[in-house]
Amino acid sequence: MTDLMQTYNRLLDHYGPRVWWPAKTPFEVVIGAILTQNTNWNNVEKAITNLRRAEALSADVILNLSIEELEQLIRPSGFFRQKAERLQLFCRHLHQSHQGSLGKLLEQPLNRAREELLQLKGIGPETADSILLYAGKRPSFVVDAYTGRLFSRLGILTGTEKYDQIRELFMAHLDDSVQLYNEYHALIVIHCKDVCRKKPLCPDCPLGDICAYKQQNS
DNA sequence: GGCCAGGACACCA
DNA sequence: TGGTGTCATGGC
Repeated sequence: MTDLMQTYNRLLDHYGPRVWWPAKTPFEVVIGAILTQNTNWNNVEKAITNLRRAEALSADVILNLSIEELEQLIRPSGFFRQKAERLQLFCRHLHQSHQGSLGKLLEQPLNRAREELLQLKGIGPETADSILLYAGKRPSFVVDAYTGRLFSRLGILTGTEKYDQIRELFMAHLDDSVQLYNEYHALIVIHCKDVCRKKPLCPDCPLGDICAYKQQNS
């Protein structure tokens, strides 16, 4: 499966290294990972700005807010009622099981930390892997809608694979490297978000010659 | 005014 | 196990 590294190298050459995740602290990564579920990042930024102004970017403060106060702060990110509940559930778990320490949760053996995250309501596989990789600097590859879309176009996926199948494919064929996983996911997002949907298609698309979408539409 | 965005979950057959 | 409805805001 050298195709995966070939694709990575092309994206890296074209876009250059990205600095990810767009957050100032590991805890902010968690907040962003939950708020960005099926939501445009611009809306997430508005919500995080509100939390920052309210000095509510910590587990203790989020737990001490009323659910209504938290809902209003994160309202721009959409789905604000369920996301407010999810944020408080995560913070409560952190408090009860790890003395409020995100580091203690994330420094456990990878599979154990991942399973613990997945047991929390509102933390699915993509959110868990984003937290592990970008907040915990643990080698857990993040799969998202862009990953499935892009690699289906490249013929590497069929489009019917489940989340864990895709994650395991990448992890089986790539070096076990936090830096590589970090960069690869970031490059997939920047490629799909800013370039791959442009019409007319970007003439210097780094994957142009191997992308089925480009070939069908050119 | 419709479509979409860096998902997850409940419910049903 | 797979398909479908729900959750909600803001930019284009």
